[in-house]
Amino acid sequence: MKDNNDMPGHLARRFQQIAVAVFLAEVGEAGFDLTPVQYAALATIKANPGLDQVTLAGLIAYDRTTITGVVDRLVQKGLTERRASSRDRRARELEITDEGRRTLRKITPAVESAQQKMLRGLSAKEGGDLMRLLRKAIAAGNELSRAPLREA
Amino acid sequence: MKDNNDMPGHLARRFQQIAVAVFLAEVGEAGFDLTPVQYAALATIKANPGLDQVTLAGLIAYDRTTITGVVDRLVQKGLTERRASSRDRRARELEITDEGRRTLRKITPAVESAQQKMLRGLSAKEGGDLMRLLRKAIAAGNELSRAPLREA
DNA sequence: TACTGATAGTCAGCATACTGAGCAATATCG
DNA sequence: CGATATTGCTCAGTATGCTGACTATCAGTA
Repeated sequence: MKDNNDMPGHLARRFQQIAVAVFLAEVGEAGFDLTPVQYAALATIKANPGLDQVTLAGLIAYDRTTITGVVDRLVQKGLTERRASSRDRRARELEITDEGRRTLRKITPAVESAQQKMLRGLSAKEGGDLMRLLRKAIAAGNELSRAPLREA
Repeated sequence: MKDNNDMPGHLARRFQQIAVAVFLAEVGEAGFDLTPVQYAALATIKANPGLDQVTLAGLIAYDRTTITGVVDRLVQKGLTERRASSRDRRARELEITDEGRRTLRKITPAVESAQQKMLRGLSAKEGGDLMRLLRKAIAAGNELSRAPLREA
């Protein structure tokens, strides 16, 4: 009988669970109310001004149906603007607002501290190894999920 | 500017996303409709007959509020029985049904094949290293989430 | 025994994630 | 040009997961 601890899928869920909890705790203590998904989306919008939702989804490997709600909430919080594209009337162009920029800047230390905390218990070398192995497994499995990573 | 690929939290989400997709695909091809969470719960109920929901939650590190719905669905599918405990009238004792046992037995090859597939792209040694590092990080962060692992 | 605290379970509400369907607009090709 | 396919987005439905609150019950103690 295989133990749960021998199942990469189970370990993946546990690690993700802890990662999200750490992120929310650090960011919450810093006085912000932003989820990991919202943070990644906001940072990507800032780095790629005017991008459309499908491109955003591809850059961070979200499902396109998930993006709708995430962007809804970023707009609701005043961190992002969503407007119709002039080139393609199906598409929505996304821009970060000044408020969004301010939030990103102030939240960054908490985010980085969270990334550290997730790896506590591992040496620097082990942390690097873990990330390298995850990247490799993810690259090999990229096309297996409905929301693969897509380059710009 | 830190890239997403340098964030363990982001890598955790991506790996988990792929792991779930692979699981559902393999299990679906085998003709079953069972999620990773439902599978883990069912296997744990089988291994610990008569356990209550809080114990089940602890053994697989779920939140107790999530367990309610998961067990609901296992009962709905006829794979599990939930009955009031005689010792403690607050608690529910969980038992696997014959149908549940049959399902577990028939689904096992698909589950194991899924675990393999998640690690494709990694050598056997790398896969072992990844699992070891994940276990270590998880052990160190166990108490950081609302649903830590609890021994029986 | 009565009070106090802890525990088992559920529920409402919110935020990911996915499937599948559908609409509107654009691209492509005969 | 017109039929067809594709693309961007949204929506309905379902399943995790979480927070916080609530009920019922149990356990320990004054």
